[in-house]
Amino acid sequence: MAKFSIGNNIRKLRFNANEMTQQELAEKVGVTRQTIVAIEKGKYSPSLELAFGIALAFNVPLEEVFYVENNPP
Amino acid sequence: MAKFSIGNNIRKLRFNANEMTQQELAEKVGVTRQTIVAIEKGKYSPSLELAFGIALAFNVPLEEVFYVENNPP
DNA sequence: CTGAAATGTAAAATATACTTGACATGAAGA
DNA sequence: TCTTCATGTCAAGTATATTTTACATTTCAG
Repeated sequence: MAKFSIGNNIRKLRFNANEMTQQELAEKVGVTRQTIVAIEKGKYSPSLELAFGIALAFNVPLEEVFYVENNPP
Repeated sequence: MAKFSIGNNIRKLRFNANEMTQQELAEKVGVTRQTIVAIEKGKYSPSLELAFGIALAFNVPLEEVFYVENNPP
C-alpha cells in the first residue's frame, strides 16, 4: 500500500518554536512523548489526525511538517 | 487525543477527475474499495500515508483533500 | 560530584486502520 | 425484464499506530 515514504521537520520546527521540548509538544497535541519520538525519528508515520494536530501545534500547514519522499511518476 | 474532526472532498474530486469511480481510485492508491468508501463517508480518517496517496492520485495538495473542521483556539 | 531535565529505546497491551468476502440496492442499458 | 456497474454495509481477521511502564544516556545547573 505504500509506494513512497514520508519525511518530517518536527525537530527543526520544535527548535524554531522557542526550543519546544518533545514532552511539551506531546502534551500540546495530546499524545505521549514516545509517540512524538517515534514519529520524529521516522519509526512510523502518524495518523492523519495526529499529523494535523502537530501542524496546528506549530501553526503551519501540514505539508510544512510532513512531506512525500519518493513522488511516484 | 482528538480535539477536532477531519473532513474531505474526495467525492467532489472524483467527479472533477473525469468521474473517477471509487474502485478506480482504490486501485490507483493501492487500497480496497471499502477503505475508500469508509474514508469518503468519514467513518474514520486515513493514515497519513494513505492521505498523501489520495492527494497524489488527484494531483492536488493534501490540504485540498482533507481539512480540519474545528480549529481549536 | 549530584540531581534533574531532555532524549532514545524496548516489550507488552490496547485502539484504530485496513483487508477479505459477502450481500443489498438503485440506476442505466440491451 | 435481465444484467451490469457503482455504491453502501457488515463481520471477522490482520496490520499498524499509540499507550504504558521501565530503563539508559547525555547535558547542565547547583
